[in-house]
Order: sequence, then structure tokens, then C-alpha cells
Amino acid sequence: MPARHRPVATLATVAAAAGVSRQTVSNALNSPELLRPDTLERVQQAIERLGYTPNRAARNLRTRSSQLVGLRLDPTTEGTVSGLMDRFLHSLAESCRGAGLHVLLFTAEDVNDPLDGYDELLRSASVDAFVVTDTYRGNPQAAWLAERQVPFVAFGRPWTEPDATHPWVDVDGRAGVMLAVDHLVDRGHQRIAWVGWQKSSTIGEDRRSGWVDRMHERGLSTSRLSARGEDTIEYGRRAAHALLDQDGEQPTAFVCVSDTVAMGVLQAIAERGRRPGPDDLAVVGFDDSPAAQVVLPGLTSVRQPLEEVAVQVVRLLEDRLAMRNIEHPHAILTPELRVRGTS
Amino acid sequence: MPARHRPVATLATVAAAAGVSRQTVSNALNSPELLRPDTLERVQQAIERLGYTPNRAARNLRTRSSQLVGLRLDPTTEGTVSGLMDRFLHSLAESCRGAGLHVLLFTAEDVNDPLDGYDELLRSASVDAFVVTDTYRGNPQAAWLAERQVPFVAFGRPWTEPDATHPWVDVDGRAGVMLAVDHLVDRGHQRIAWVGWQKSSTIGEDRRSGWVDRMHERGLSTSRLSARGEDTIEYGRRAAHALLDQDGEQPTAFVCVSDTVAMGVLQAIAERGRRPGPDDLAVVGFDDSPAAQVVLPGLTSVRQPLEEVAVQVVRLLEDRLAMRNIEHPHAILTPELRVRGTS
DNA sequence: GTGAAAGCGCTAACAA
DNA sequence: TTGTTAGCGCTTTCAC
Repeated sequence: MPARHRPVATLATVAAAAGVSRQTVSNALNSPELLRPDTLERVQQAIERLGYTPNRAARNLRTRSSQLVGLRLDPTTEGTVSGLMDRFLHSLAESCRGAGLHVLLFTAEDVNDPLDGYDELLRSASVDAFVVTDTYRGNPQAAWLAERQVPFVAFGRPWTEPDATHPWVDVDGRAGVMLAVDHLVDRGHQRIAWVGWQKSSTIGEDRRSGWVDRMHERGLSTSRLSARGEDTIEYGRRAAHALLDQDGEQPTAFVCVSDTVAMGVLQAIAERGRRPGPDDLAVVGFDDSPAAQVVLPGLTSVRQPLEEVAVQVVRLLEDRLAMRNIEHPHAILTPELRVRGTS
Repeated sequence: MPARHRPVATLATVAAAAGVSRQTVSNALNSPELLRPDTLERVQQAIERLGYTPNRAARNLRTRSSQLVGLRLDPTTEGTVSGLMDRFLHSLAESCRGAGLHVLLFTAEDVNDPLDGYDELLRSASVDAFVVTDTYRGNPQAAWLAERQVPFVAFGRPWTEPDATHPWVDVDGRAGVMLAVDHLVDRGHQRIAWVGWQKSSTIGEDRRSGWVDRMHERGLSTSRLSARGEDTIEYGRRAAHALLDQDGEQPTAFVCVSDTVAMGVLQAIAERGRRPGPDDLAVVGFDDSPAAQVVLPGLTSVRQPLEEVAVQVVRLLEDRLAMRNIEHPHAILTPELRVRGTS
């Protein structure tokens, strides 16, 4: 580090300036109620005057905490549009600020090893906790961290381990899809198709259950209206064509498991000379990606409340770090529907 | 922090296990060439066996460095599609790993104050350096940081202060637009329009100069082919309509300052019953956003080499932190053109 | 309510 | 080549 204009103030500097001991300055910061009001005032003025901020490394060493939350950033899949991470990261950093925490990003040397990177940060006490985001496929990180009693909060339910007791926050995808179905039924649609992910995707099946159940609740059939495949535009395109090629009753609306898939559906609709929208073929996506906002004529989509997710994640993180044992350290948040031109 | 299964190893633990002094263990880590091979071997085995990783806080306190690089994350503008930050952040975190650094995210309490947040991290020695990304509008951060001799690297040129000597990395937008113009001219277009940002945007004018100069170099006129406005879909839409409504010679292709604007142009083209693509009206965007990859029929776009930007940023960061004074601590990288259906 | 002493885990400087 | 000493800046503990 280079020379500063003014040497950085320390406890000792401030103590000397205020005519008290170092300890008193420390107390003024961490336990102000211990000081006599006039002493406190004097110390605070010295702090202010010298522009003193406690040295993090020293404080961390002493308190054995870093006030840092680790988050592993994996490469974004090209050709996929959700754009969730951007929004989530900002919200998380923002919420952390309120808790006196910061987000430390790290990446894996071996991307295919879901555990890579965690251990070293832990052993070096570089972070106090982790936020785990990619919990979709079996998430071994959660089990690994829980076993070692490492504080962490997951964004995403432990689908495959319902007994897991670690804190997590998730968005109710099923409820989001129900919003979409209700919206379409209210607009007069009856043949509403589902364009989803493979059966192996628990998230995909959860979202699909919202379609199945709400369709039945509204007295509608789901027969021959369901497709499953991967998260690509091409799959969405082919699925829409296949559904529209069926003999007999064809869908008048598509509820899609993701915006990416929905973009493929829109493509198929255009290729058939049909028009996406309430008058012809309605389409609803999932994630409210930037693309949904700009595609023609605007893709109606289920929006995850990531700002609120971040708030809840940090709340659970604080509980965990303070060793407060919460009854049910979980939160399931309900998404909302952003209605645009395609419905 | 909760109890671990095994208490975390320290220098003392390892030293005892290896039968050497603490200092020797420290040297084994930081200056292994000082040790006799057999001692080194013995110490390394002890380190391995105990799973020892140096405590960051202690090391930071002693070395007066944190190995952390601060990056301020501002809210993403909704309705805009670039999605650059996602890609850049991952690349930066990745490059940092190679240099033994980590990225610390922070946010401003007052978003409108471009300096907010930097000072506190600095005074508390929480970070060794900053990466500054939003250098487009006059970037007072760069001046502020440079004045205080704080190590930082900017992603973005100091447009308004050509004398600034701080390290920076930028992408040659002008060259990127030239690629686009060449591509379109090679495909037979002659009336190629520019849909850009306001004159007050230096980045916008730089990109525009690529259009102007390359058009002239190729013997083509730019007369009545230029539009300027804000970074919104709606502006792009209106600009395209206006250009196509002109009497006489209308454009056959549009080079856009951003993918967001390009999406508006595509919208206008559709509204007029025309078709985007090489056979009718060609469109090229800028940023290769996820939206460009999924919109119909695929938006040709100028892609910034963010992975390489991150590598260069970290390289300059390392030079700066090591107090190596480089001649010209700058790098201008050339983007590439991703050709898709709209051209 | 305030101050003195101790020590967190590490590395720079120096001694052996 | 290895070990000893000291101290980074802070907070915890305990006297006063």
C-alpha cells in the first residue's frame, strides 16, 4: 500500500487525541453505553476529526471473524437468458451492507467440483459464512457445509434431502405458475400447454405441479398439453411446433418453465405465421429476464422477488452467525406476474 | 464461528508437528527456497497432514494487505439488456484467483454519490485496491482515488481527462463498429444508418466515429443516416421509423450503439411489415447481450472480450500493488463481431 | 466508568 | 539454514 497523505489513524492515535486510553476508544465504538456521556462525546469528536475507522484485519484477528460472506460464482450458461445472478448479487450486497457484512466472490478451479473453493476459504478464516446459490442438482455443498457446521444459507430448497435443517430461502415456483395459469384462464384460455424441463429437474416438476393442479382446480384438462425438455430455445421451439401440430385440440396458450424456453415458443409461433399475444397464442415465461422485457411484444413472465430473497438470506445469516437458533430457518417467497404483450 | 471437528491448525501446531520453529513453517510457505530440501519436505508434510492454511486475518494484519479488491456494484437499469456485469464479474473473480486475490462487493448507501463507499473500505484497510467500472460519466472516482494514491484499475478510458495516468483497460468500441460496417458493406449494403446515443456520451461518440470514418473509407455517404438518443428500446424504435420514413434514400442497414437500441430497431422493422435480416433490413447491435442471442432471428452484435479485459485488469492491478511502474498502464482490446440472423 | 495487561496468528528483522 | 524477538491494531479480561 502506498503512502497516504495523512497516516491512517489507529486506536492509539485517537486515544491520545481524546486524552483517554485505547480501551476507552474501543468501548466508545463497541459498547458506547459504558462511557460517561461527556467522555463519549469527546472520543467521538476525536474519531470524527481524525477520520478513524477500525482496522479490519486487527479486529478480525481479535474477534475471529471476517464479516465476509463467500459466494461462489460459476460461469453463466451462454444461450440462456435468466439474468438472475446480476439482480441477486446486487440485492445481496445491498442487504449485507445493512448487516455490516460484505460479499466475497470466489470461483472454482475445477468448475465440475461443486465443493471446490469452500474449504480453503474456511480454513484460512477468510469468510464467516457462505451463501450457496446453485442448489438445484442435489447440492452437495449444503450437506458438506452442514456436516462441518459451517454457517451458510442456501438460496434454493434442499429438494432431495427434505430432512435437511440448514437455513434456506426459496421462491415458490409452483405458486408462480399458478398465477400464470389463473391469468390465462381469466383471459378465456382453456387449452393451456406446459413447456417444461425434464422430469429429473425437481424445480421443473415443482413448477409443473402448479400448472397441473391449478388447471384441474379450474376444471380444465391437461391431457396432451405437456412437453418436457432441456433449457434451450431450440427445445422450446420444437415443443411448441409439436404441440401445435397435434390433431384435434391445439393449445391456445403456453406456460413455460423459463424465459429461455419461452423465447423458443415465440420463435415457433412466428415461424407458423401466428401472432403471440392475447388475440392468438398467449405465452408466459419464467424469471422476467431482461430479454422478456425487450422481446416483441413483451413477454409476460413470472418474476422472482430477488430483492426480498436477499433480505431473507441475510436475516437467516445473521441469526446463524449470532448462533440464534430459529425454529424454522426457512422462507418461501411468492413471485409475481409481470404481464406484457404476449398475454 | 462454531466448533469444528478438528481445531484449526496454526503455525505453532504445524511447527510442533514438524519439529521446527514457527518461522521455519512461515518460510516454507512464503520463501521455500530458504529451506533445506529435507526440512522443507518435512514441513510440507506436516502442513498437508494437518490441513493447515494460514489465517488470513493474522497475515493481513502483519503484512498490511488484505488481498481483496473492492468493486462497487450499482443497481442494473431495468429495460436495458447488456448483461455485461454478469460476464465481467465472473471473469474478474476468475482472474483474481490466479493472482491470489478475491473480489469484495460493496454497494453505496447513496447511489447518486459516485464516491460513496470507497473511503470507508480504504480507511479500514478492508481492501488493497479497487476496480472501477462505471467510468462513463466523468468518473470522479478515478480522480478521487488517484489523488489519494489508492491502487485501482479502471475498466473504461478516462475520456474527459486525457492526461490521467492511472491504469485502465478498455474495449475499442470504434473498432467494433468498424467491424460492423465492414461486414455490412461486404454484404452489399451502402445505405448504412447509425442509431446512437446523445452527443454528450463520449463512448457513444467514439463508437459513432467508427461508423463515420469507415463509411467514408469505403466511399459511402453518411448523410441523413444518423440518429442520436437515449439508451432505450423506445428510442431505437422511433429512430428506425424516422430513418425509414425519410423521402428518397432510406437505409438498408442499421448499426446500433447498443443491443437495447437494436431491439427497438427490430421492433420498428416488424411494425412496418419488413423483415430483419440480410435480405431486407440488416441490424447490428453492440454488447452481444443474452437477448441478442435469443431474439429472432438472432441479433448480430459486437462482443466485448470481457474475459480478456478481466485478465488485463488483474495484470495491471498486480503491477500496481507490487509498485512496479509500468510505462503505459493501459490496454485497449478489440471486440469481435458475432454474426447472426439480422445480417 | 476507565485503564493496564495480555494475546489473537502471522511475518519482518535480526541473531545464531 | 534455522530460531528468537517483537509487534501489526484490536478486543477480552480483569483491576482500579
